[in-house]
Amino acid sequence: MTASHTEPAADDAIRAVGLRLTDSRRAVFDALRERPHAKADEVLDRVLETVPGTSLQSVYNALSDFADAGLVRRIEPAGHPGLFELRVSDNHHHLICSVCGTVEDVDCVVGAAPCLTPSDDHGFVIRVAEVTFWGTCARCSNPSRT
Amino acid sequence: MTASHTEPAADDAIRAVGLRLTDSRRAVFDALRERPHAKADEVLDRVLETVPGTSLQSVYNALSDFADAGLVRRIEPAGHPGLFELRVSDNHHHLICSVCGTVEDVDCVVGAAPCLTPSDDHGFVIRVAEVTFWGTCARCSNPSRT
DNA sequence: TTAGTTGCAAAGGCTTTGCACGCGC
DNA sequence: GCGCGTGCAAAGCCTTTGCAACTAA
Repeated sequence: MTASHTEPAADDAIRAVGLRLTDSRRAVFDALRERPHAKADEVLDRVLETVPGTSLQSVYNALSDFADAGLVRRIEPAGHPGLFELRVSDNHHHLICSVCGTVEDVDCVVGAAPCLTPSDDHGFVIRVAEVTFWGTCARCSNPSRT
Repeated sequence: MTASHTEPAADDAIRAVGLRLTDSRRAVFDALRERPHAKADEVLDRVLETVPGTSLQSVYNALSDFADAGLVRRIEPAGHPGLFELRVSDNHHHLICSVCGTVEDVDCVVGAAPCLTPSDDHGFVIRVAEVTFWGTCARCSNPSRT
């Protein structure tokens, strides 16, 4: 249907990292832009609205390629399926509900993020620091009304 | 093997959280004390040396009970099987090798750990903050000799 | 043309669940 | 004795892999 109103951002971003542009990839990228913290199958649902016939494996494929290319970040909440979000420049962290798996973005109170440097790197070459706050979201911690 | 030289710490810790004391549970606890950051099947290997016949499911069971009771902490390196470590009082974080999954403990450079408080809690009741440094360990990043 | 991608299908790894027996308390 | 914990087995979930056909460049 006359290409929704897909912005060129997706096209450019995908090409910029040396990946071929395909309908599924563009749809996956857009799905993530519209709904961050989406699970693979949720991404598929969105993609199917635009590109019928897309398979879950292709979505995983695209997400994996994007992740390798640094376009998306993969979040893996223990006990919950993996989530994906577009890699944004700002250094933000996550608030995850242990009950329902909901994820919210938060900024670190420490602007310069000094806590992103370990006291001892044990010889590791550090790439990223990830801060995750585990808790219970408002809905899960206070289900006052049934 | 005259009962290795199991200290009573395990017994007390397990009873303290209201769990029944069984050979497997004690063995699981000891295994974790001797080798932190162990995978479930590694824990089983250790447990089997002391308590033959123990099943992997029982290990998962014990680990799960311990985790619920707050005795152990579960680490879930994306792409690698879950690891377990005894919950220690000091607030330490982890350095994980993206290649081999090796985990090292590190302290946060910021003593008072200000980064353990999000700027906006989105209504969440926060229980723990987890800081993970992703990188490549010395062996994986510098395999000089083939 | 030519290699990168997709879809279909199936396997794979890790973890959880169900149920009857046994043991801690 | 009562109830929790165990072992055995099987299912479950999410994700990855293999291969032929297709299509972007």
